[in-house]
Amino acid sequence: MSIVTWNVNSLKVRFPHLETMIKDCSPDVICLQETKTEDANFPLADIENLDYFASYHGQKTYNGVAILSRERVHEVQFGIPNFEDNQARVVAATSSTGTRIINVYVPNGEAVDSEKYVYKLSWFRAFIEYVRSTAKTYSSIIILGDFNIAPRGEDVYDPEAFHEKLLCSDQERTLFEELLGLGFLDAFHERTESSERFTWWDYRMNAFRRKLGLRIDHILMTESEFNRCAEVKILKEFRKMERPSDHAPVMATFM
Amino acid sequence: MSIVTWNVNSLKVRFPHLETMIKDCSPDVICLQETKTEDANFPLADIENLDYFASYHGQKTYNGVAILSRERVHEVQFGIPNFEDNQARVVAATSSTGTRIINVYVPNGEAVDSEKYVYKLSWFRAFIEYVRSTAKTYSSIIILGDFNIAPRGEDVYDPEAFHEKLLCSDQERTLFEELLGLGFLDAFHERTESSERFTWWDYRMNAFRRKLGLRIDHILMTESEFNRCAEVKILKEFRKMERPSDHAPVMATFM
DNA sequence: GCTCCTTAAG
DNA sequence: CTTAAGGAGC
Repeated sequence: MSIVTWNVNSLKVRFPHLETMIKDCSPDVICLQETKTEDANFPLADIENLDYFASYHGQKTYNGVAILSRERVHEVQFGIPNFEDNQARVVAATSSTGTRIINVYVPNGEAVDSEKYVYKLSWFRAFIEYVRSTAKTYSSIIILGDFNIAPRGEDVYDPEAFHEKLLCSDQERTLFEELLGLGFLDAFHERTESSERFTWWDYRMNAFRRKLGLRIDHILMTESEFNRCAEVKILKEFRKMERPSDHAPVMATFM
Repeated sequence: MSIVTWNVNSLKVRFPHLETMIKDCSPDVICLQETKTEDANFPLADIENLDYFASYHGQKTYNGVAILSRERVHEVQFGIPNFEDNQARVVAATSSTGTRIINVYVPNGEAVDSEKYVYKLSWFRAFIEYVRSTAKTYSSIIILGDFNIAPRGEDVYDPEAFHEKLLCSDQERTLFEELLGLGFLDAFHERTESSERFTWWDYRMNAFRRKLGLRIDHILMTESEFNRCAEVKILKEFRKMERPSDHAPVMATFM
């Protein structure tokens, strides 16, 4: 059993990359962010041709999330319940084995102290409450996606330069810790020794070539899942391709 | 000796098509319209690599004309002298054999009775006066380009439907006749029997596949040149290519 | 940088 | 339908 999270930055543009990833890895579940596709234009037939079911929730230009799965999922839920939000950032579903999967695209926040940063914090607080209530119903949960938070200094190519900067501020990191405190493990961090930790490299300034990345895409899981989790890998080769997403996929494999 | 006119609808996008045309036809002179390239971005080195000199006059987004030539040309002139116009629509030059070449991109006119139609008519009147004065100095002249006028019913796929419509209105056709009256022959019309007369097919509604075209790109010449003109061909195959211009090149060959 | 949308022009 | 610009967002 394996599960992937990938911010594709346009599903339409990245469809060939997704096909390659599926041929190479054949994950059981794929959580996509930034599909940037209205539901009416979602490439459902193409996804089905690749032998996946799809639960998707999108809008044009911005955001958009989807869960692709080999097996049919159930209890599909879009957005954060009881939280007004016109942005398509969350889709949750229960796998055939009963694991609750929450696919999330946390707001970027633009810059510390911007209006969007305030929105990011309040959005993430609402998300934490949603997870807290989910944890009352499900014992086995995987939360994965683009969190737009680099949890620790080692998750940033230049921790000094990023001190209190967006993606790294104390407020963001404290909220991330609060989420983990609900009973989740940051699986890559706990399972992987590698110093190659980054999942995102800015398109600008040759950041990828220069190895200037951050780790902002995460797979969090309850202890039950973590005990079965054999490996978490960052599929960096997909950031090397022609016309890549700025994010690499992250894959967790279970026993 | 051969000369080509081609509205490329972006020189940048159509550069590979231009290369193919040059390999296939190797014209001595190529007159381009709608290069849509500022002079600073004109691909001069690439043109020189193809063994052409270039006289160009462009702007971003719209218009832009260029004369490419195997031999150096002289007396290069941009625009209509003494006519204020911020649109790059005319370049003229004298060939090594003394023929005056006028490359023109006539305003489209949007729709009969629009403001742009009024501009088109006054622009074309100024152009006629310019040609009249040129004819006093040069005995051998070729005017070629996108005239945005279909001179006769047979130049339109549905003459009835286009009655008094843009590109076919009496006012436009009368001005075209007035230009010919200065001593020019519409070489394709005079030299070619073929019923395949069209040079432009709208990108929309599969116009090319459905053979819904117009003849709006012309090569006009003084009698001296016409007597040497062996053939005028519409290079329709370039409209069949991948990512084509909406116009086909038109080529005149001289003895 | 890269993606998207909108607008403008044809 | 195709092109290009301009602006937002990341």
